[in-house]
Amino acid sequence: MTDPIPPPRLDDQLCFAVYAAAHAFGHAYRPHLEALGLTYPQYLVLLQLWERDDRSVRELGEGLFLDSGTLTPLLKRMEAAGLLTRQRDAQDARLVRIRLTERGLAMQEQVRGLRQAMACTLDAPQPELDSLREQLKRLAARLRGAG
Amino acid sequence: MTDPIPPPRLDDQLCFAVYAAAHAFGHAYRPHLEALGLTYPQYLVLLQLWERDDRSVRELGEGLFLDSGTLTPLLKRMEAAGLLTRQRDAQDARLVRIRLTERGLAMQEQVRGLRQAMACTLDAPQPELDSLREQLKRLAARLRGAG
DNA sequence: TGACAATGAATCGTGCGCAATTAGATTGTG
DNA sequence: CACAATCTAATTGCGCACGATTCATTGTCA
Repeated sequence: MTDPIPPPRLDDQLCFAVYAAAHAFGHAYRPHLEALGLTYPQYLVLLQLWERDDRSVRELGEGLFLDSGTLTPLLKRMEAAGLLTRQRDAQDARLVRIRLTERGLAMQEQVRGLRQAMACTLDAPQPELDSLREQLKRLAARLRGAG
Repeated sequence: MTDPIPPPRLDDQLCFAVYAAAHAFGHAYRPHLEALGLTYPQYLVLLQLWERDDRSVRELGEGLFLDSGTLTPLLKRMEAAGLLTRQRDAQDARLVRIRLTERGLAMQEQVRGLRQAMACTLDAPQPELDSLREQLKRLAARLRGAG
């Protein structure tokens, strides 16, 4: 009767382009992070803590869109690696406060090479990268808003 | 001596914007896919097979950037769900050919609601979405090229 | 033809991601 | 003060990801 309904093409899907780009980033970061003994989500945790230290598990999770089911074991591994400490809050014993150690702070210097390598790999004018980042933020906000 | 080196801000990182957008997509897709008994990577496998059926595990993996370590158990679950068949190639017994079942083909109709819901959620002019998709493709290509 | 390299899938171990549940602490209310 | 509602982490179970290894099969070349 009506149209034969062409199959949705994988390469036409915006969601797949985002998926593939995330994958490509992970692949590009991996060797650098591996040399530092970090995984990508662990790197994101450090980025947050460098910006503001001494956060609860929940605060960290809000920024990264992760819950305690993911963060608790991840943070325990980072604690075992000597990057941070996990300590119950004295005032409110429901909270576990995450704080950087010296080693965790020092890691900020270690990732400068990584950041430089990525900037080199991207090799695009900054305004272009800024524009793309803002487009992605708006896209994510729209997706979340309707969720 | 020199500059105090401001900490890299999470929100300024393009990689995090991509990560967050991928997360937002997954979150938006989840309820629709769950109603169909699918996960997101399983949906990607279907998208590939609808476009061209009868592929080897390796061919599928090339399109989705996944290896047999990920695909083998995933495809076994999809086989158990009656969506596809896994069969050794008669000519070359190293290959396992993946073929859609009737149910797997029919699923193409089932996801029309999902696709419509997403188009509605995105709620942006098509040229804008096309542009963003092409930018992401170029970004991913650049990241892969230097890997 | 008989080594031997190359290929493709499966397997294993580790680390996310997430929903659902549990346990414990805190807060609000009568 | 009692007690229910709320809040926070931790735990559990399942499904990806991915590197590394193993195994069977195929291709190649002396």
